[in-house]
Amino acid sequence: MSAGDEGPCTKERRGPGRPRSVECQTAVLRATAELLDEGRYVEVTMEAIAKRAGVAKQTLYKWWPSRARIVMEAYREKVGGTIRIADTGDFDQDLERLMIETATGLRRSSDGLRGLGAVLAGLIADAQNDVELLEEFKTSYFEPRRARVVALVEGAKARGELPKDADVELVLDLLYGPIWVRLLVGHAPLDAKFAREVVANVLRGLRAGAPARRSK
Amino acid sequence: MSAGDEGPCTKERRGPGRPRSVECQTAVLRATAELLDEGRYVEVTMEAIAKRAGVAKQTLYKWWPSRARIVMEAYREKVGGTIRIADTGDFDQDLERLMIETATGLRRSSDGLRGLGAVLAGLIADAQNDVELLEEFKTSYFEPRRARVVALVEGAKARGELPKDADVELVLDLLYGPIWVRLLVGHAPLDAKFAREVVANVLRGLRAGAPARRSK
Amino acid sequence: MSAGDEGPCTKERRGPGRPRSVECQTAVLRATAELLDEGRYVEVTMEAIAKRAGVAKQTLYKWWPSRARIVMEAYREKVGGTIRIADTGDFDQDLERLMIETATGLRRSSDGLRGLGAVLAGLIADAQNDVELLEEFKTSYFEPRRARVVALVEGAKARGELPKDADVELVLDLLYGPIWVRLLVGHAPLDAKFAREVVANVLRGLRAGAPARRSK
Amino acid sequence: MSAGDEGPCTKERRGPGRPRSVECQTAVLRATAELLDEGRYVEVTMEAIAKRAGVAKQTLYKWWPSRARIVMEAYREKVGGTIRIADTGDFDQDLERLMIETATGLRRSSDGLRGLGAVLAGLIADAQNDVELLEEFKTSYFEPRRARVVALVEGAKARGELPKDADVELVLDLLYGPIWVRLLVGHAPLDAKFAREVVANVLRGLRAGAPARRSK
DNA sequence: AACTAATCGAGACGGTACGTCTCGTCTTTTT
DNA sequence: AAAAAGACGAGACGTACCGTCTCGATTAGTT
Repeated sequence: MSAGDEGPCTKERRGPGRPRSVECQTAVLRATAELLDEGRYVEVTMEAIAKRAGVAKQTLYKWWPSRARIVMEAYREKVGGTIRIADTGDFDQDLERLMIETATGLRRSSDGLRGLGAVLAGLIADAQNDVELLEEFKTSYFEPRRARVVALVEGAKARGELPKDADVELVLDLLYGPIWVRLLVGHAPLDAKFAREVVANVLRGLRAGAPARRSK
Repeated sequence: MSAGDEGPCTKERRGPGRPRSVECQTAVLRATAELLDEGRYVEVTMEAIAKRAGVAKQTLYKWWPSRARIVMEAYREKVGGTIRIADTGDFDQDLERLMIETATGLRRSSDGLRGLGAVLAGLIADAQNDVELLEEFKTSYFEPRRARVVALVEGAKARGELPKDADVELVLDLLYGPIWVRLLVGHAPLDAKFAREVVANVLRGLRAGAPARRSK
Repeated sequence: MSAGDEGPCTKERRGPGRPRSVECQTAVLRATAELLDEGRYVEVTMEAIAKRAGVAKQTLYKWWPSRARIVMEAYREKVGGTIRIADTGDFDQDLERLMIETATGLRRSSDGLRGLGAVLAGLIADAQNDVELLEEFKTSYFEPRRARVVALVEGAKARGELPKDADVELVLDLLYGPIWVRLLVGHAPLDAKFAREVVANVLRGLRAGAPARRSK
Repeated sequence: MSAGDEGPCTKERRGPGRPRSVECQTAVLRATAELLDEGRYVEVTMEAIAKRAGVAKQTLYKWWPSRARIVMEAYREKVGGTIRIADTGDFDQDLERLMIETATGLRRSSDGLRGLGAVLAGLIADAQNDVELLEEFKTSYFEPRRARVVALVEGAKARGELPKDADVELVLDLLYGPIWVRLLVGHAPLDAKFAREVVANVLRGLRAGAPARRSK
């Protein structure tokens, strides 16, 4: 992780120059989080973060490559451990719980602007116009989240709860895709019922025999 | 329209004043389309469109509320009829074909920047920071596309190819969601195979009996 | 006066076509006068005049070459006869009265924005960036006003109240110059006392013997 | 200030942050001067200055409140020391020389567009539509110039070359007014002869006894 | 009466400058 | 060396008027 100098004896015979301030980093992340809470994602500019954190813009650019990267870090700090994943052995239940928490956690507020959902939507939006950011997003947010589900799925496969040949990548997209669409468009509620139905449908689809074609 | 034919009335009773120039409109849309082809979505600025089209910026703002709105219109012109929907009576085949065309049509190019997919991604991105635009997007792009699938689904229901109680809204999200995720993140190919698998899984899920829970 | 056809017999052989509307003209001038009264000179735009008068911009450009020309005409209508010039035979008194009326008539209001003075200042300002307008200004406003003083001066010369060899052009500048400076800069009051002192000084200067040089 | 000398203090204690770039400032002023030389005052836009100087528009607005303010500064740099004022003890001669230089220095070129006169005229014009600018004009240009004449006049008073009770403000307007009128209207030449006559007339007026009234 | 020709309201249009915004970089002083 | 401070070039934003240009609807004269 970027800032944390662990130090040997904490003393560590430093060269000349002011050492990197940890307060600086936390101030930035706190300021970013505040701005995300208070206003819209688009208002969280580098300029605004710097001002709020009492930090020079240069310092931002020194430690973070982009606004979105700061947001991602601030976001992770805020919600990192929120969704506890439990592998109870009952895959269906575990998965359902996870997806319900994911969906409801991303639910947009009435004005469609605040909250984790808005932040994620903003990040996805930013990433569309910035290839490097998209990479960052994949690495830092997207894949870690999916990795947890992958573990669940592999466990389920091992226990025979899912067919051995299930394409995990496909499963993940089948599960997350519908949630993303509702997050990004907001045409229908992103609630527990929806999450349950998605999970149920996907699981039924995975378990139903290959001869899915009804007629003929 | 039959031969009503008294002339001015067929033109829907225009008020006084110079009428909107059609060349201007087409020039704008053509310029926008060109810019979208040549560069990245972010580079398609109002300024660039105006310059390319040989049009005053005011004219843009007069007829379109935002850059994204122009892009949407230019985009529609370009791909409006591309995906022909056929209701052959074989729902599975029709749906599969539609989703394959949708997916492959949105496929990102190697550099991840060009093409219809990039445009759609850019629009979705823009819409995240602009409530009105999101509304426009829903009305002008999102819902019309879905309406075609709704028709297919309702036909299938009528013919008994799908359960009568299937939630159409859910079905649509199950189908489009996975495609959107791959479009926006690009973590896995957006190809025909993927589309086929998504469709197959969703249909199996819809047709499998409610008692989907395998164990317990 | 421009439009007013007085004539049954003057007829003047007009061709076919709709004649120029008098209401239109008066509406424009009235609107302009209103705008001048209500706001600052700079706010009296072609657009604003057209809107207020309920007239098409084209019509403005058809009959007047520039905004300033309209203002001049509207201004003249408003104050044309305000300053009555009287040639009583007592040049000093006549001149003093004229200059007092001129000065006080141009006095700026407290906020320095309204009134005849502001209009004149605005016209002079406009004329600095428009050669043709400057010509118009000279012809339509500047010289007519001066012509009246010229008449007074010539009368005074004839009556021996002024030296025969006085340079009229110079006299006029000596008289009007100080007033213009105070009008345009507003560094000191443009009141009757000032006008009186200017007139007195100029007249003394004209009448004092050529050997003005006090010392060697 | 004596030799306090601890260094940074002599530089008037600047705070942190990048200091204002001197090259930037000089580039702006040089560019402005060039534009004034090459074209008409109206063509000297903020945009043009920025482009010519290779400077961002924002930088212009940061340091100068208006186009006219830049012009004034560029103008001062160009003509600051041009008119050397000499207090030789002979007031009449000093004044005459000063006013001749002033007048001829402002003389319009044949096309009525270039030169110091045009710049001054443009500034006066601008100031008519901008109260703050007028104030700036007074402070930065108008009053400093007049102050020099005030000094002359006061000297003359002390030496008995002018009546002790002469109203300096009035004298200044009597002297400068005629020049301004010719500058702004251009109805008659702004030459040495004119300046001489103005000075002669004003001085005669000031020295002639109060009973200027010839008749009665 | 039909045709012709001008006026006029309405408003679209290309153009240009405005003043503001945020970006990412650069240059100081301070710690 | 690392900060804070903030100047700077770049360039898009959305707005305001300009002066020109269609339109359709009058409103006369001329045929």
